[in-house]
Amino acid sequence: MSNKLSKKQQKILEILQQIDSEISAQQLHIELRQQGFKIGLATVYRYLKSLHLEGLVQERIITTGESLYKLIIDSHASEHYHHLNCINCGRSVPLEAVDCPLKKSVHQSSELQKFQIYYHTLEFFGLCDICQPLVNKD
Amino acid sequence: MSNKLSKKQQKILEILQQIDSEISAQQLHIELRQQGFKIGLATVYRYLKSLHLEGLVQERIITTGESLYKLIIDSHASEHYHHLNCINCGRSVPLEAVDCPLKKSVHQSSELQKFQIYYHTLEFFGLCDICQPLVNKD
DNA sequence: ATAAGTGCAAAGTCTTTGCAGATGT
DNA sequence: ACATCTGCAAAGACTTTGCACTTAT
Repeated sequence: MSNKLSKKQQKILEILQQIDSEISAQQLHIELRQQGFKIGLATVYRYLKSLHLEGLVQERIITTGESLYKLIIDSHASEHYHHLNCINCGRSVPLEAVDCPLKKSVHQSSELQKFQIYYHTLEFFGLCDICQPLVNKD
Repeated sequence: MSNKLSKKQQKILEILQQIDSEISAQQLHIELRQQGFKIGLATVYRYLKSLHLEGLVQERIITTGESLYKLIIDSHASEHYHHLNCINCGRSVPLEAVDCPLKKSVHQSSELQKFQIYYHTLEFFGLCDICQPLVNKD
């Protein structure tokens, strides 16, 4: 990949910035099309993957098996969300009121492991209020 | 699902206990076969899914798109692992020396959201020491 | 010219599902 | 008998890849 971005790559980045939240590759593709941009799905996947490898985009795989992508603004200190995920219906609600509970010790430890950390995810799994009566009934 | 377990369900649980670590449905299926158990892959998937819905098994989807399942021994206090995941090669190493950094506030908040929490995952993504020179080279 | 980017369709993976047969109470 | 469980193969969903074509330097 070169330093200069192609027009399609620029447009992908642009939309990622615009929405500033998680989006699936397929949804991003639809978005691009709707804005009159002719682009192939494979291209979207390919560029998202390379952005991910560069540490510019984070990926979160949800219960359905879909990957959601999001621009990483500031790799360490910036605001980011964790989620409550319903394992029954897949509903995923961000934990807006909660500070990230990560301690410094964790990142220190990661350095020991010689990993170059781009981002992290913290996800909670269980049943949402709607699914609880449906699943717990027996 | 009834209260009584079928022999195949018992066997699946047995192996999950034996290994006491994450395993994919496919690997579990192989394991069952190797122990001379004739069982279909679909059955493995089906039972893992129902265990998951009951909150007895946790699921973690890894970079390859595969799901790993693990018996939940004690939903709140028990030891559990978080991981460093290489987004290039998929290598996933447990953070053994790190305490779970979750604060009480997180679980309190989750109650507000009326979620019934079964388990959580905390995952770090980046490049492992082997992949760093490969990816960062340009 | 040369290297990188792209589209399309085919292939690949993992997982789910329909349905008929087997199992168990 | 009746409800549940199971196997198999087909279907589904998302993602990746091969290859030829286009674009940009």
